[in-house]
Amino acid sequence: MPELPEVETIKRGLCQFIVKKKLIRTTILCAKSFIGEPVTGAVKDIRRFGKALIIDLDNQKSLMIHLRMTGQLIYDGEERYAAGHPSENFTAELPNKQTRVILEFDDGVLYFNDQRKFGFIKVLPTSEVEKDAFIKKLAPEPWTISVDELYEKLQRHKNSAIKPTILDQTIICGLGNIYADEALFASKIHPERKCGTITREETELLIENAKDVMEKSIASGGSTMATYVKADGTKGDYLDFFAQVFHKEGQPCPRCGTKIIKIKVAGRGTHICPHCQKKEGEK
DNA sequence: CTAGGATCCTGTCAGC
DNA sequence: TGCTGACAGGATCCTA
Repeated sequence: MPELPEVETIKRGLCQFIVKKKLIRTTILCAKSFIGEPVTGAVKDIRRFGKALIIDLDNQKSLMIHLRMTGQLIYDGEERYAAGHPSENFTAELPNKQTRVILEFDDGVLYFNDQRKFGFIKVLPTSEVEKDAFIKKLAPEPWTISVDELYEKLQRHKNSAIKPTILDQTIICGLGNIYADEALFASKIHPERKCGTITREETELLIENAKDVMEKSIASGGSTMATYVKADGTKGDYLDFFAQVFHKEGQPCPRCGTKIIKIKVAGRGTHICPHCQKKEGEK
């Protein structure tokens, strides 16, 4: 369930394979997954806005791709390049039951797989990309947001818990469930803390740690998710390479040794060290 | 305006 | 074995 680092990884990979290649045919296996009329044309550029990927063609049209929870892009050319929601589809025969859209290039095939059908590919004029409702309201990413901007937004949402607030892409862009947990752990902030109690210093720390965890993931993704998947398909949890708390419940906190626990915050599974991350009122 | 919950959809897993 | 409910790396829509 791709967050910013996964989409960045996909972008970097696809840049190597499909830039300058011509999209010649689109096959839609699930109507819900493709919005607009199929187009053809050579790939001019690939861009990323938060978790959205944009493929610009040379004819003023663009494909906007959002993987949401379970989307994957798998390029099958001379070799296979896969990224997105990790699953056996990376090595499976394609197309398969979860394949929603097939984009054929003159040099290979790009499969859009999506178990839950939340993701989509949308055709729009290149000039309209930045006017798209979703793109337009995205907040700056951790690398560009100012402490002032985030701090003010947190104060505006002073009665909301911090975790769901930083998952809101209009507050700060790029974090998803994994990196929210990781950034909060690194910052020693309990996910249920009210935004109004977050200090300016903590806001700054949170931004720094958000950058840090995502940079580490991009580096790790580059060597795991982004690798060419071989026919024999080795499987592994790439979170092991960088995650401190996510999916680590029951394991010792790397900082203090207390067991990591899993709780639910605003409906999402949330992983914390109960010793390092205290709520207001706790010692 | 904010805050919280339901919802889209398919698949898997734990517990009876 | 078969059923049932909970849950899932996202975002939107609806209600109060």
